[in-house]
Amino acid sequence: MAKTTSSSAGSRSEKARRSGKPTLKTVAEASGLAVTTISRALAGDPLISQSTRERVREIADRLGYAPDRAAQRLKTGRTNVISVLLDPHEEILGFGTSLLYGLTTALQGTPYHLIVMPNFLQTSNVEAVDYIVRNRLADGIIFTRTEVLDPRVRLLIEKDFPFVSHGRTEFVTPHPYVDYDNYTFAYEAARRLIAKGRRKLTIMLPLKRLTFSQHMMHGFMTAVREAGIAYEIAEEINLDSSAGVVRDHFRRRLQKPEPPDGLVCPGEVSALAAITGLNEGGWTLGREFDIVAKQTSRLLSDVQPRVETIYEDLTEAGETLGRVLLRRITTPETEPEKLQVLLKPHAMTPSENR
Amino acid sequence: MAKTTSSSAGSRSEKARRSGKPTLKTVAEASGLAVTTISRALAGDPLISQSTRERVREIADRLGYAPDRAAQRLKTGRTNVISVLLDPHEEILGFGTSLLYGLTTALQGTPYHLIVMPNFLQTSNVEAVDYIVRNRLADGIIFTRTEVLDPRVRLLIEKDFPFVSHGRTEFVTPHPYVDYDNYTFAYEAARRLIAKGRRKLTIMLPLKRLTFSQHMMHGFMTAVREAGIAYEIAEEINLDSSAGVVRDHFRRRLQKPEPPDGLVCPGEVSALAAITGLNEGGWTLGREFDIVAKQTSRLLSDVQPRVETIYEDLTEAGETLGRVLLRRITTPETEPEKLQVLLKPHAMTPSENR
DNA sequence: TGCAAAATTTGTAACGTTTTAAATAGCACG
DNA sequence: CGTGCTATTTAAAACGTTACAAATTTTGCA
Repeated sequence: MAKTTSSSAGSRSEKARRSGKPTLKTVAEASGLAVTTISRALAGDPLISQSTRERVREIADRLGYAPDRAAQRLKTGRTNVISVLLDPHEEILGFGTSLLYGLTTALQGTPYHLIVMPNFLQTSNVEAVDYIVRNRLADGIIFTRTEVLDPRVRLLIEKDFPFVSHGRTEFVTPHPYVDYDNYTFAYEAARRLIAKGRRKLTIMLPLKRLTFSQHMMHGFMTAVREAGIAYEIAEEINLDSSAGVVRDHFRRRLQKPEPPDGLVCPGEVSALAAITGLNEGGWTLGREFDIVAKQTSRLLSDVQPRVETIYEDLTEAGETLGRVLLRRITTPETEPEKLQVLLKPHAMTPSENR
Repeated sequence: MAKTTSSSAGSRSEKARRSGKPTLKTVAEASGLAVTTISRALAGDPLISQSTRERVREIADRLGYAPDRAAQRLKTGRTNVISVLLDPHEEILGFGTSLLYGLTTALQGTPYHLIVMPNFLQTSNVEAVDYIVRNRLADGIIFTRTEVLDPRVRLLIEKDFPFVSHGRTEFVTPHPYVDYDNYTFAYEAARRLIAKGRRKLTIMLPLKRLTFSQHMMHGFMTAVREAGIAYEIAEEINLDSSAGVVRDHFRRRLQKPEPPDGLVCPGEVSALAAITGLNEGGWTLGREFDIVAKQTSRLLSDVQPRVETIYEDLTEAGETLGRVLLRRITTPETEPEKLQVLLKPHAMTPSENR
C-alpha cells in the first residue's frame, strides 16, 4: 500500500515498526537533533547546552519517551537490578514483606528494580549468590540471616561485588551491613524484667550460627550479671521453632524445679506461644511471670497489650539497606566502614507505631 | 604489550574484553562454527543437525555459557520477567511472602524472573499496571485483592496483556484467575458452628469492594438460612481493621443485647484479637462462644489450638498463579476459561500442615 | 577581519542476540 | 557428470543504547 516513501521522508514509515514506543530516534527526529545528542541531553551531560537539554527533556516527556532498559543494560553492562535473597524461615509474620517495602521505598525514583530470589531447600544460599555474580544478573545483592562467618559474604568480598548484609559477621575485612542493635535490645529487655522484680530470667535465642544470636546472648548476660540474679538459656528451642514446640516447652518447664519468672523473647509469635504455654501450666502473665518481647508488627501489642515490647522497625531496616547499597554501587570508593549502620531499638511505644 | 595479533588469529585478543564471560562468539570460535549456528543449535532448532546440536550443547556447557538476558530481550522484545504487584495490606502474616514462594517455585527452571512492584499509597495500583504495560517491563502480571470491577483487569484485557488475578471479578469477558473457594469456606465454617449448637452467628468480612467478600457473605448466608438461625454482620470492622479495633469491637459487643455466640473469621490475627476481646468481656472460647477461622499459617493452631480452622494454602495459590500465567504467555490462544482455577478449602488438619 | 580555542553537536561502532535471506555441501537422478 | 533438489551452515542486518572520535559552530582576542 503506502510503501512508496523511499526517496523523500524515508524514515517516517519505519517508525511505527514494533509498537510505536518512542525511542531515542523518535525524539531525535521530532527535535531535528542527532540521536547521540538526545542521549546525552537526557543524561544531563553538561557538554550539551543548557537550552537544548531543556528542550529535549520537554519533547521526550511529551512523546512519553522512556529508555529501553534492555538496550541500556546491553550497552553499559549495568543491570539496574537489585537482588534480594528471601529466606523461607522469614515467612512468618511478614518479615520479608516489611523489608521489601522498605527496600522499594529506597528505590523509588531510582532506575533500580527489585528482583526476588528465593532460597529454597539449600543449606545456605551461596549458590544463588554465585549464580547472580557469575551471570551479572544484578548490580547489587541484599540478604538476611547473616552468619558469623557467612559464606555469601566471603564470596562477595572476594569478587568485589556490591552487597549489604542484614546483620553483621565476624570477618576481619570490613563490609557494608545494616543491623539492629540486638545487644541493647536484650540488655534493656532484661533490665526491664529485673526492674519488675523478676528473679530468674530466661531468653529465647535465634539459631546459634546467626550472628545476632551472639549479640543477644551478650546483652542478656551483661544485664543478668550486673544484677547478680539467676538465669537460664532455653537450649531446646530457638526462634525458628514452631509456635507449638515453644508452647509445649514452656508448659513443661513449669513442672520442673525452679522455673524462670521472666522471659526475653525476640519474636512476637513465639511470645504468644510462650504465654499460651504458661497459661496452660496455670501461670498468669503479670502475676507469676513477665515477658519483654521484640515487636516488629502490631500483632502482639494488639492481641496481648500487657506484654512489654521493644520495637524493631523492619521497614526502616529495608529502607536503610536500600540506601546503603545504592551508595555502595554508585560510589564504590567509599570505605566499607561508612556503609555500616546499627539501628537502635526504637523508643516508640506500640500505639505510636504506624 | 601483546597487541600484535592483528593478522593471524585476529579475534583471540579481543575476546577477554569485558569480563571473560563467554558469549555465542566464544562458543563459535571454540567449535569452529558460525555464531548463527550456535544460537540455533542451543535453541534446539531442527534445521541444525542432531550431531552438531549435541556437540554445541556440550561445548557451551563446558565453557559455562549462559545467554545474555539483556541482548535476548533487546532482540526479541520478550523480557522474561513476571511482575507481582504487592499490596501493603497484606503485610501481616506473610501473605505476600507465601505467595511469592509459591510463585518462585512455579518459575524454577524457566527463564522467568520475578520482580516485585509495590503498591504504595495509591488508591489502586492501576498506575503501576499501566506503567508496566506501556514500557513492556514484563511479559506478565500477577496481582491480588481483586475487586468486583477491578480497573486493572479492565486495562489488561483491553491491552491484551497477559495476567492472572488472585481472585475473580464480575466482568462478562472471561479472564485468567486463581481464586480460593471462599463461598465453601464460609458455608462450611458456619455449618460447623451450627453443628456445635451455636444459635446466633456472625462473620467478619473483607472490604466490600473485594470480590471474595461477596462470596463469603453468600456462603455464610446460605448456611444460616438453611439452618434458620439468627445472624448478624459485623459492619464496623473488616479484615483490614487493626487487631486492636477488632478486639475492642468484640469486647463491647458483649455489653449490648443478644450477642452472637459463633464467629466465622477469615483471618488468623483477627481471630486472636476477637478471642482476646471476648475473654476481656468475660467469655471463654468453647464455652460461651466458638470460632471457625481461616488458617493460612501455623500461628493460630499453635497459639490457640482449640480454634477450629479451615485451611487455605497460599503457597499453592502462588504456584498455581505462576503456572497459569506461564501457560497464558506461552500459548496465548488458550481460551481464558481454561485458565481459571478455583482452589478448594483443604481437608488437611492443622497438624498435617507442613 | 582572521584564526585558534572553546563549545556544542554529530557519525560510527559496538554490546550479544535472533531473524532473514543467502550460500554451500550432500545426494539422487537422468 | 551436470542438474535440481534437500539438508545444513553462514553472512548480514537489526534491536536501542552509549562511548569514542570527529566535525561543526560559536566565541574570544589580536
